[in-house]
Amino acid sequence: MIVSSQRGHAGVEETRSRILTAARELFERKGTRGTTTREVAERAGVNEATLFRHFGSKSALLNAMREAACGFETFRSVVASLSGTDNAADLSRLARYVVDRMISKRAMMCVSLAEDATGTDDAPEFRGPAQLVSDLADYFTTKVAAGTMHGDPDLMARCFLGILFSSVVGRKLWGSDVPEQATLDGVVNIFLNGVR
Amino acid sequence: MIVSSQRGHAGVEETRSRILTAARELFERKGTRGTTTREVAERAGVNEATLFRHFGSKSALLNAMREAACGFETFRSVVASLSGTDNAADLSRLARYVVDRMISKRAMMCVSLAEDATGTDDAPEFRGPAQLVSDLADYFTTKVAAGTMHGDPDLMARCFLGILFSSVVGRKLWGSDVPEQATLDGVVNIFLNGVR
DNA sequence: CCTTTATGCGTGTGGGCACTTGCATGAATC
DNA sequence: GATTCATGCAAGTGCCCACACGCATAAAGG
Repeated sequence: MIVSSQRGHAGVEETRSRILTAARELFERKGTRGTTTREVAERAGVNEATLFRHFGSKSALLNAMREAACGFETFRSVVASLSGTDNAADLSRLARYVVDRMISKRAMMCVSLAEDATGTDDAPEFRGPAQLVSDLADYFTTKVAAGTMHGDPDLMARCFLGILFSSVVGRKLWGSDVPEQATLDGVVNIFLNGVR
Repeated sequence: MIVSSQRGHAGVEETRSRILTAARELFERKGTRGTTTREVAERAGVNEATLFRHFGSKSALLNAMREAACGFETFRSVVASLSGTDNAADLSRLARYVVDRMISKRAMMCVSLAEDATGTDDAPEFRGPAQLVSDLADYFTTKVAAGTMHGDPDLMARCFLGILFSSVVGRKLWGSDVPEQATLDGVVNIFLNGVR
């Protein structure tokens, strides 16, 4: 039974993940500096000492959490699954996917943004979005090559994602809600006309 | 001499504004929770006690600072100064104006975003951007009525600003630089085709 | 049964930070 | 010259927080 190689209590890994989840939920709501290790432990249903036994320090916990909660890994597979013939439908699907993923990472992105601006100690880069841009630009490149779209793929990718990004991240700022499919389709429509 | 009604030292108002400036610079870089009143006072070249005598509390200082540093008030006048005949040139000017203003408020917007996400105590709304959307939507409404553009003005405004917003705010996130005029013109081009 | 291991629990501790207080000073006003 | 007022300065208070330590406990394996 090398399987988990754990002795003592059953869920070592589960405890760890409960802490990570609690940390994410709290950091999202209150920011990194606004969240105490005590709170995280309490929310995870775990003793504060256990938290430190697992992660050593608050900032190590932060890094572990970010690592566990980031990434748009499946984006490429979504692109691969597109019809390729109906651009409007394809972009609509992409938009939906991106928006949904962004919503689930909204708070974390905001906090990341702010901490990027603050230039503080230990904020590792958050590569997800940049990867998104580059993958989407690749997609547009094929479309431009095929002649169904026109323009600079990179600029197109940034425009497309930018609209979605701002509609998700700037919710409170703009006073807009989480975008419904009809809104997304409107965006896709404007964008498609723009690059056709 | 009721003019300033101040006794004692000369620059009461100047001290106040020095504190506000220092506060803004530091809060932008390190966030509200990451900045200490001691630092603010030091940077302002003022004793910490003086800071509290002026503002009473850190959060009151925060509010005063936000009040002093926000607003896109002149946007309407920029809109009013447009030619009205050359949509591309007009949108290009608007884009430049908005981007420049956003860059100068970038850090504060990021911090605001994060603290909005955090749902903390005393973050008063940051009305600037919402006002922008509504003003721009008004502009588009006239264009739609004139028949030179088509679509939902509100959605159009959000798309247009969203692209600019994300290109400014998501600089590090997307890996893009501050947009040059050529880039802005590319955006305007896509957008204009999209709504024409 | 004995050891190992993960956890709970309580009790610090050292440091930082918001905020206070009392006093001295020096400029402007009268 | 006396008063007023904004500020400097120094010391302090109370709180909170990251993090440590020691001990009890209970589950799992040999």
